[in-house]
Amino acid sequence: MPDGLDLRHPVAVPDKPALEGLEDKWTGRWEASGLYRFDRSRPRHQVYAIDTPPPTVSGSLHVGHVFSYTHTDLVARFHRMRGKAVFYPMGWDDNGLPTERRVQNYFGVRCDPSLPYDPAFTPPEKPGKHPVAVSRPNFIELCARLTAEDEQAFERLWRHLGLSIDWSMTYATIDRRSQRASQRSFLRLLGRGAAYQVEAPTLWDVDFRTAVAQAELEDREQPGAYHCIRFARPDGGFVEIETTRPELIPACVALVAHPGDERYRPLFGTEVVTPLFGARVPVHGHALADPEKGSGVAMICTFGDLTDVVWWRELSLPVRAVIQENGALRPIRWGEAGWETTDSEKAQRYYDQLAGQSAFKARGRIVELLRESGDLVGEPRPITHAVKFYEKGDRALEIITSRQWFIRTMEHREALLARGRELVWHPSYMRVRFENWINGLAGDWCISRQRFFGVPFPVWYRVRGDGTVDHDSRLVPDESLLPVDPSTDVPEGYRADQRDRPGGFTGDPDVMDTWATSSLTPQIAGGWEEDPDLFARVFPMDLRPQAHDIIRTWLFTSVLRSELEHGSLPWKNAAISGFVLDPDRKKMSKSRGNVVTPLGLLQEHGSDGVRYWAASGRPGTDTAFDTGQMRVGRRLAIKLLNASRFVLTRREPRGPCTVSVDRGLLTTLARLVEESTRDLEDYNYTRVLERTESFFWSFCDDYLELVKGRRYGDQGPERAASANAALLTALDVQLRLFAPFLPFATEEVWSWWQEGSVHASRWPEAASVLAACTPREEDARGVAALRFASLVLGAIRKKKSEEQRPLKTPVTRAVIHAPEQELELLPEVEQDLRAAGLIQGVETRPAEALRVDVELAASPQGESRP
RNA sequence: GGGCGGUUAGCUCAGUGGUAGAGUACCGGUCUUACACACCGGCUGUCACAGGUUCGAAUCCUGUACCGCCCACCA
Repeated sequence: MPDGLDLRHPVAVPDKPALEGLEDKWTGRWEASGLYRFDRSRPRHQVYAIDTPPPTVSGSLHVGHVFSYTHTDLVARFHRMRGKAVFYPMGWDDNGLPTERRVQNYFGVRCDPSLPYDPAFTPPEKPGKHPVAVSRPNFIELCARLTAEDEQAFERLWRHLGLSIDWSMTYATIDRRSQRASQRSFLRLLGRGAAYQVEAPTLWDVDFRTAVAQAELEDREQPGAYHCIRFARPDGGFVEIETTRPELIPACVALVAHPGDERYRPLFGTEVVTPLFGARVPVHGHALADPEKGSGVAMICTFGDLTDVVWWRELSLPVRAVIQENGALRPIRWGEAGWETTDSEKAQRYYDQLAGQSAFKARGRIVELLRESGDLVGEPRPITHAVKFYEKGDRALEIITSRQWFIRTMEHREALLARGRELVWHPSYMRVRFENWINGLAGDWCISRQRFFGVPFPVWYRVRGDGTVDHDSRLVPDESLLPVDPSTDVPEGYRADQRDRPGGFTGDPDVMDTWATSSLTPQIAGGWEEDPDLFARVFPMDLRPQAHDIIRTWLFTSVLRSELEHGSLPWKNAAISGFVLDPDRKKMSKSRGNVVTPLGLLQEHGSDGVRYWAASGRPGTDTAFDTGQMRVGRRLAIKLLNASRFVLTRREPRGPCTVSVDRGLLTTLARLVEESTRDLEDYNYTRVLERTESFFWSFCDDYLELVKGRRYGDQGPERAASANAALLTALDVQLRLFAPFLPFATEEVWSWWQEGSVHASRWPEAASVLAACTPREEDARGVAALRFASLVLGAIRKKKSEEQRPLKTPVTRAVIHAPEQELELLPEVEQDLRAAGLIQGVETRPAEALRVDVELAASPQGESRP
């Protein structure tokens, strides 16, 4: 406390303090003063670095964002007050499919990577009927233009919410810095053989026409049907299989049953013939076949599901692919190599009725054909079953053989599990999800996407003399040239006119999965390889905050990339936030149409009020959307303004805390400070707010009432000085404890009184709280005295309330029944009690438990109550 | 099918072996010189269910039900 300052500079405490306008007032001043700027002169051990989740820009922020980003800010503010230089950047995730879709619709364009860049291009005023084809660089420009507007709106919201972000360090996942990091990491993985390209069966979305990764799958319950189909055996008999995808019969390459299944064992090594198409396929045994499922024998197609891929690979089967990239059955010449049949004319006649149709339509048609030919046994039996979908897609995934880039993952599973144990999870049980995911991985991570708005692969291929692409003959740029776009940039040693020409080169047409870039956010934000000084000060970071739904994507891939690139974790802690649930206990999301506009909430309840609600959500716990809690938070903030006004309007005389209840108050507060520090170190911000709030209300309701008269001098200047010192110390400490939660109200109060910002002040310590006391130590007797006085005062209030009398009604006689050791405390508090309760006479009686008999003065004249 | 979390007052949630709590809602009262955007008081419970351990269980153990979520090779 700046002693003496107050007399020369009268306190600027407003008569009617209010929350309105505090957000605008303080966000502006904070920005102007550079309060939240990262101090990059500080060594690593004095830095607290946060790997902020970059929100997807091509949408709008919702209350779930406000919720979880507040949690991170609480932690950031705490560590800043603990003296750390907090590295707290913001990123924008503008890379990827959501942005692409939005730009296509907004401008009426479509990306054609084969077109050259047109510097003069301007999009149509309004999207036309037919999309305009633009080059990839032009398309990316449009993406950047649209996302820039959104990013400004997001930034305004985050500032209004009071996030203590250093806005000078903002990045976007499509900006040049991110592209460089992403391409550099890719080239290094490629150089070490940790990234590879292969033509293989891949999960494929037929609408987006791109490969997708395992992490982007979700199961959806879909109606389907079991079809019992017979395959002809060489001995004239039949084998019956059950399938939900009869349209894949032309893609059938084998049947499979469990090796121990006596029913089918005689068939192993023999061939059967597919219905309609007459293809000879072998019957194999494989442990994955489940005798309990269907008829116990399954049809292996290339490819119906992931199990087919396993069987196909392990049994070394050929490929008969029928599904095309767009999901339709492709044309096939039966009888040609790979499509051998016992009757090519018949096979062709049947197949021609399916070719070109979607899988769904072909299924309907082939059922008719099978029924006619007598190969359908019985009728299809409708079922509901889980089918794999791309999480952003509308049609079931197919598995299509295509050339894709992968990052080796499977061989690192044990190392990643070990990293997961090294990471400190908040809450700890979230680690199980990480382990579940790793244990369930089916293959390496496919990172290439057949899309446009993303980071391109920095790779070209030589084109052979015959015009075919030699994918094994790769050309890669020097790292110093990154980022490159192989669709417009030319590899070293070639001219632009050799593009796509025999003897020339061609660019890799794909872009990286958005997670292939997002998984590098610690490296991007930390200036990996571009600002080694900064990187050394912030990496590995301290905290990754994120939601639990993206443990398998963002968290997992980040750990993987850091393991591959640095051989370390990217951060020490992972704080996993829950979801916001609507009153029906469902996750709040845009698609459910129940999302509330965040800015409206902030304006109605105040940012401090909304933050109060958010802080009630513990790490990992889903939290109900509750405007009632926001109102409570708003009320707390207002109360803080008013109580502070009361404390600050009378600050002299001031001296050491010698009075018992004053020392008791500060002792309790010192204990609260210790607990709060421990809890916040452990990311348990919710408990800190609860306890601080609880302390604050009893400070207002009991302590302030008790000492009101004394601090005005009723008991002489020395006892007033003790009260004032306790009040000012308690206010000072409570403001600091509340500062992370209620940054606006606490800063406002601080400005009435102190120099600088409360957010730049030091987090309190127990010793400094007790420093106002004489002697400077805990006072257990004072704690008991304060508690005793509060209980007596409460009993008197209760009597007045029960009698429906004004609180200013005098108490003619109060008889306090209590155990001896409590009655001994009375002299310490009697004068305060008499003043606060308007008590005229006090008597004591020994008793087992505390009870107060209260006699009230007769009603004043003129007052009459029913 | 495997796993994780949850089930406490009408609602939102604290409470990890010792007399069931807070806020909110509801009811009633009070203009009390910081605050009526306030204050004071009151009411509210088979701690999901069933067993077990213990002097004692909301709390520990076993099982069950329901809710939410994660994962899975779902023919």
